[in-house]
Amino acid sequence: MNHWLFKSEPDVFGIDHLAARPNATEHWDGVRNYQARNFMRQMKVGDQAFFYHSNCDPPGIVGIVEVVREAYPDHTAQDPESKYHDPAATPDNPRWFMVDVRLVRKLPRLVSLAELRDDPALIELPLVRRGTRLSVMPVPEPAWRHIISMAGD
DNA sequence: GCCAACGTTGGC
DNA sequence: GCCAACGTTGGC
Repeated sequence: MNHWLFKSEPDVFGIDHLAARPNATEHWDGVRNYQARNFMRQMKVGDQAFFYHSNCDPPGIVGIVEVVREAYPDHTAQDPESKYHDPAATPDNPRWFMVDVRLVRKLPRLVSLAELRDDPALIELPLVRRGTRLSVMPVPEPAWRHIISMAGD
């Protein structure tokens, strides 16, 4: 089982929005980056991921979600009304994909980006590498366990 | 609000 | 296929 991290802006869709969804489940639409898309296509039901709040103060990891449906076409790409519309996406070639995630739990506390950056045990975490703007990324196994313990979970 | 870093687009 | 221009991300 692999571990991952999803970024989201709490003003747009934060962990409390997910918690409020039926069954605390929602599809992860709007990913429009090929590398991030490819990571989503590798996800399996049961994989767990961190929920990360970006573009806020302080940015950081706030919870754990679980993949409950594997990659399928992101319908918003084919919707001209959607802000995620991509004219190149068609039923035959959907181009963009999404997964469904369910909230497992919020962490006892936010683990801030600053803490993650300061921890030498996490140099392998893509999130803290210079210039990484991926909204979906893998989390190495040791980093996963380390961050959970940092959170006191 | 600034701006560094990065991805994408499109002319050639 | 190169690369300049542009748009976006997201920390600070």
